[in-house]
Amino acid sequence: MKKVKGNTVNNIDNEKFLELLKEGGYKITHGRISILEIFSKYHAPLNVEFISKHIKKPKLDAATIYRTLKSFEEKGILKRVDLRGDTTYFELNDHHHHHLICKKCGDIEDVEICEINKLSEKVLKYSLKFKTISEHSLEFFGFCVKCQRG
Amino acid sequence: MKKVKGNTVNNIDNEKFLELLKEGGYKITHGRISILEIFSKYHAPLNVEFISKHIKKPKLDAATIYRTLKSFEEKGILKRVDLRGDTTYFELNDHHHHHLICKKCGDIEDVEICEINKLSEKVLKYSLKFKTISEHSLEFFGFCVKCQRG
DNA sequence: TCAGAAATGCAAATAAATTGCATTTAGAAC
DNA sequence: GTTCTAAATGCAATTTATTTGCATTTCTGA
Repeated sequence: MKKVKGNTVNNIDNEKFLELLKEGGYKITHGRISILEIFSKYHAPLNVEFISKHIKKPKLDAATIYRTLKSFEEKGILKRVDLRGDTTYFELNDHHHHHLICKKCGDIEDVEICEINKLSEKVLKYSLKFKTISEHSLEFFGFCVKCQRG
Repeated sequence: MKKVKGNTVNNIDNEKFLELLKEGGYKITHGRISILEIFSKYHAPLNVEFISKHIKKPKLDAATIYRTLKSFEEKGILKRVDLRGDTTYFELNDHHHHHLICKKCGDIEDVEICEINKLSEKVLKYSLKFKTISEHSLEFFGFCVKCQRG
């Protein structure tokens, strides 16, 4: 089990990645593994720039990262996160959660509480034009303790 | 009171616009009035392209529209909406509501139900790093009746 | 009516994301 | 292990959204 700055990426993770890729009908490539490792390591919404900077050894071309992220999203491996910013963020689609985003420094905290499912039903019940609701995005914006002071 | 495709833009609206602009310290210009009229008429999240297409008479340059939208957002006249798309959408910031978005045709229905405030408090209570929550975005994605059939 | 500040148009610059194509590579078949 | 082919990648060029600089025009208050 090798240590990587704050988090651990171990064989279990690696096996999980391989399984994900095989299920998706993907070829196992260095780039895809690297990208999954980075998402696993930082476990946060990431954009192409960040991923590009944090891939070591054989760097990946940005075009490849864009293609990979889009494809992973279609396969449900990643989830697009609607933060407010100029670039698109993705995160691992492993468990449902939301975010608290600092409007000053951009720091993000995961929010595990979600009571939207019942609300979802209610919304659908009162809707005039919709038949199904399959997803929702919910993000909270405010100030973290540090920025509230400053 | 002049009729405009489906909706009505009347003197009351116009007075409201003038007031908004004056409060904001804006000069009253054709462009700003036109933009507000369009938001009032369609009462939906709009992007620059849509606004540009729907301004008649003296067209507005896209750069001006971008500048105006950004400024209106800062003054709280408009609100940015985080849909999923390549462009940024804004809508009138007149009352708090959410959206139901069709993943196929992009149709949008307003959702007036919002029970997030109490959830917001709970989220803040359990948060480790945040001091305040000032806003939230909540969007529902699914299929409208038409697209569910097709 | 006039001056100054603000607003606008136009063109150029940025920046994110996509695409075409030639080359490389994973992985199945032998 | 070798070979073959579709898939994956890198690179360059392109597209599209948004921003910016600057010269010109237009509000608005004196």
